[in-house]
Amino acid sequence: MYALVDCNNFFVSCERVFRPDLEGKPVVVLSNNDGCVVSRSNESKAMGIKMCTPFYQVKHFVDGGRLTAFSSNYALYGDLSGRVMSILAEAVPEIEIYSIDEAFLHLEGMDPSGIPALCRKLVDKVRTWVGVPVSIGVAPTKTLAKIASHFAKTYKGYKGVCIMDTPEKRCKALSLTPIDEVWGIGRRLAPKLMDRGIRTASDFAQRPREWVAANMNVNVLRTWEELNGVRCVEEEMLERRQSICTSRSFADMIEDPHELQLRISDFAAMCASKLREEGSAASQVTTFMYTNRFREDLDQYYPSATVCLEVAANNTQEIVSAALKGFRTIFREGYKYKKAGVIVSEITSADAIQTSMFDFEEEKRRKHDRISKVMDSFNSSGSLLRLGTQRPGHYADGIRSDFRSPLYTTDLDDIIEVR
DNA sequence: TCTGGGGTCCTAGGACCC
DNA sequence: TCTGGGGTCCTAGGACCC
Repeated sequence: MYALVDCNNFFVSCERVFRPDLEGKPVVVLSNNDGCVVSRSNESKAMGIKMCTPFYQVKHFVDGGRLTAFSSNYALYGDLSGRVMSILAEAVPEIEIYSIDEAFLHLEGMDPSGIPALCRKLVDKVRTWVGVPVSIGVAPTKTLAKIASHFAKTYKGYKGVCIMDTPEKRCKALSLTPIDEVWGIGRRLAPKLMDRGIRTASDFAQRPREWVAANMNVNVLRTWEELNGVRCVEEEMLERRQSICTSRSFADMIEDPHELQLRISDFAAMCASKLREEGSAASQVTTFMYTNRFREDLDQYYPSATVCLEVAANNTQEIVSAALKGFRTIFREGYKYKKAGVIVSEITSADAIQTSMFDFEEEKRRKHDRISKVMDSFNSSGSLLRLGTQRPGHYADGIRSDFRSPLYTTDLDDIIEVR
């Protein structure tokens, strides 16, 4: 059996840990740049606010005092997530952290009669120790555990824990689950299935396997297997991420190539620093830019360029220089850019870098590596060392975040201020 | 006026080869 | 008027997730 532990309305719940006065009130958390609603309390869901609603459409509620909005505060959410996960990890032999607010616990080998009590204990412990409410769904496959956790969250009677351990319980749950709520069935596939008369997870699970194999792709077939109790979604814990992306929308549109270069340098430097943090190096650097797709009155342009490095690298100079090289090949005058980003890929371990016979730059490369090491040591202790091509000022300048809460748990100044 | 960011995997189609 | 077959590799785009 698997247990899926899911934090309820996670970002909102994190904000409420330090703002208990907002318990029971409508709260939302916004995406970067205060763009969209990405987390909602039950009360704001009840007001009809949908996931990914552009903030300007609900801003009047905030202005009228009926809704509290927060800019996203990832330092806070990441820290609380770590605390939740460490409590879970202590309780079971194996845990698979699936996202910032979800984890699968592997329960094989445990006495089935002890599982309900264990889950209830975990719900209480996380709530008491961290302050975040969680729901737990237990089932034979991950897709079914997802459905069980949804029931645990939705129906008060479950008190946060739903165990789907018999075929009868499974059938009942599937017939109550709309097809578009199934894990793996998204907004494109759901209408396709509904056209074929499939309205619930149960309708889908009862179709013959041959029908699914002939009409759908392999991922949908896997979902079908999982709904029928056959484990297919295996552990996908990749040792190393295959790509790392840093991108942002801008508060205003940018036309000036020099200003864009500064942003792209920042994104590339951030990617390089993430690579070093996890001991990786990359040999491909992709730069991309977007114009504002919502402005139909403006010309649109979504270019990207990938630069391959002879030898995988993770120092700031080389990654930034490759990103800017890509930028120069795609930049065109006359467009207003709203977003840009850098992706590094073809990632390997930094201490197993494949060198090239034709690498005449080895000496320079070593020097750059040493410089990056020095930059890291400064930047971790608060100072900010950066390349001349990066922007002066704070990294988040030019990104809107009008409703940011303090860094309650990770920034000493904020902690002192709160106390 | 204002519309997120960071990932993974699959597939169709084009380029190229013999 | 007629214009092969089969294979691999790469890439862009589309689907999904949180």
